[in-house]
Amino acid sequence: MVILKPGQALSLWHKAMLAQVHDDAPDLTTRQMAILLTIYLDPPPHTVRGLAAHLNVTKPVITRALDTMGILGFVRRRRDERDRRNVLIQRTVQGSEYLENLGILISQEAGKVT
Amino acid sequence: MVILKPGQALSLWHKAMLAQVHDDAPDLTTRQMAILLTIYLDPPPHTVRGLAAHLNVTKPVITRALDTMGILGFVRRRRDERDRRNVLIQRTVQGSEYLENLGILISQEAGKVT
DNA sequence: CTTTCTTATTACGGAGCCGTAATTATTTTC
DNA sequence: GAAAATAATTACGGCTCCGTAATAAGAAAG
Repeated sequence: MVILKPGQALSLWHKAMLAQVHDDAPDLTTRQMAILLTIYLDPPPHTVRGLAAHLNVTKPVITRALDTMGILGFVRRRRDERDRRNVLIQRTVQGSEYLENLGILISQEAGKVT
Repeated sequence: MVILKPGQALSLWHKAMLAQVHDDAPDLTTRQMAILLTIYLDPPPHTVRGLAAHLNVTKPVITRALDTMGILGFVRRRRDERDRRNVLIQRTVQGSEYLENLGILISQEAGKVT
C-alpha cells in the first residue's frame, strides 16, 4: 500500500505531466494510455471486445488506438487461430521499454514530492 | 518524500487512467492538464507567455487551452491593468473542485497499489 | 509622435479522434 | 448448408488539436 495524500498526488501528477510534455516521446491520449497499460499489466489474452468492455468504450475506439499504437510499435495484432474472428493483442519490446521508462519517470518524480 | 517503485508507479498510473476514462468528467489532453496544474500549483501571476515558456510550447497552444478550459469553467482570464498587453490567468471554484477531486481519486488509487 | 518591440490572439490548412452505422469475415445454430 | 449471431474493421461527418504565419493592441524607445 502506498500512502499518497491528495495534495501530494496532485503534485506528482503535475510533475509527471510536465515531464511528459517536455519529453520527445509521443504522448498518447488518456484512452490510448489506459488501453496500453491494460495490455501490459493485465494478464492476456486481450481482444478488441474485451478491452472495449473493460474500458467501457466502443470497439472502433480500440481498433483506432491499436492502429496508432501499432504504428508506434507499442503493440502487435495476431489472429486467434482457434477462433479467427478474434484478434489477440500482443506486447512488443518497444512498448515494454516505453512503459518501463514511464514507470521510472513517475517513480523519480514521486521521490521529489515532499 | 514518497516512495514509489517503477512497477507501483505504472500500476497507479493505470488505475488513475482507467478511473479518468470511466469518469464522466471531461478528460483534458496532456498539455491542458499540465497547464491547469501549473496554474493551480505554481504561485501566480500566470501569463500566456510565462506558461508557454514553462511548458516549452508555442503561445497559441496556451491560448487555445485557455479557451477550452475557460468554457469548462476551470480558468478565467483578466487583463493586467499595469500592462494591458498581458493577460493574467486566474483560478476558479470549479477548477479547484475538479483538481481536488482528481487528487482524491489518485490518492485513493494509490492506497490500492500493493 | 512615430518607429520598434512585445503580448496575445486569430487565420488557415492539415491531422487525429469521436460516435454511429455499414461492411467483412468467421462461427454457431437450426 | 442456409440463416442468425458474433468479432473486428471501415466509412463518414463532425469536432478539436496542431504549427506556422499574419494580425491587433499596447508599451517603450528614439
